[in-house]
Amino acid sequence: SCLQVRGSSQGPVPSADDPEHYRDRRKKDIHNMIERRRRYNINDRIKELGLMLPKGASEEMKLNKGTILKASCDYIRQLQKDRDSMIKQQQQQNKLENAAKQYADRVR
Amino acid sequence: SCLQVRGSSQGPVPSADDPEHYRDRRKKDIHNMIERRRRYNINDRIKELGLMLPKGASEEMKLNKGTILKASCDYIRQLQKDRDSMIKQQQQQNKLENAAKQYADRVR
DNA sequence: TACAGCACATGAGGTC
DNA sequence: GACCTCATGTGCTGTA
Repeated sequence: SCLQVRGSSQGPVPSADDPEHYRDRRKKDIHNMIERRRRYNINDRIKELGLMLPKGASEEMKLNKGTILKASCDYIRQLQKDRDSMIKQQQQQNKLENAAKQYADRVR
Repeated sequence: SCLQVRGSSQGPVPSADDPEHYRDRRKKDIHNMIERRRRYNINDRIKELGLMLPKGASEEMKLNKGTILKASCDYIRQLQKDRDSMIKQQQQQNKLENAAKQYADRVR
């Protein structure tokens, strides 16, 4: 911490002409770069989610990370529900169709 | 910065018996708390997304924030595509149904 | 050992 | 001014 008191010749002295200091700086810089890349990726994904949300739901709303993610969860749930209901409806449709077919055959 | 050299009686001295120091600390602590809450919210949403992904796609995959968000984007796209194709299919079904109805009426 | 993930604290910027 | 969101740097932890 910055508040630590240390002597002039002990510990990791942040002196410019300390080769170890340079080595650590390079390491940190690399790590910072990697971390920055990771963050950019995550943020881009969240923005992408925000763009593929239904316009009606995402409009008139503060579009920050939290709301985008919440809206995404809700949207996925909605899409899943719609899909399930449509599948159900289609199955019933198929049933009716088969029944009609059998009936037609019998009439014939 | 920590590297700045300052005298013993000038600038914001981080002394324990400085009332201004206490006030700032309190402010920072509150801010930290708020920020923590914000992070928790975002992270919980991402976890929630990870849980509602299709089992097949999310299994056998490193589940970190980046991959969860990417998989979520893909999943939404997939669900939208499925929904659109099912709607199309259903419309065609309705067309056929109407045609059959009209045909039946004419026969009758 | 180098790399990648995460949580955290902190300051900047924006909104009421 | 109080509050909120965000990006950044940093240390810790795990993994190839």
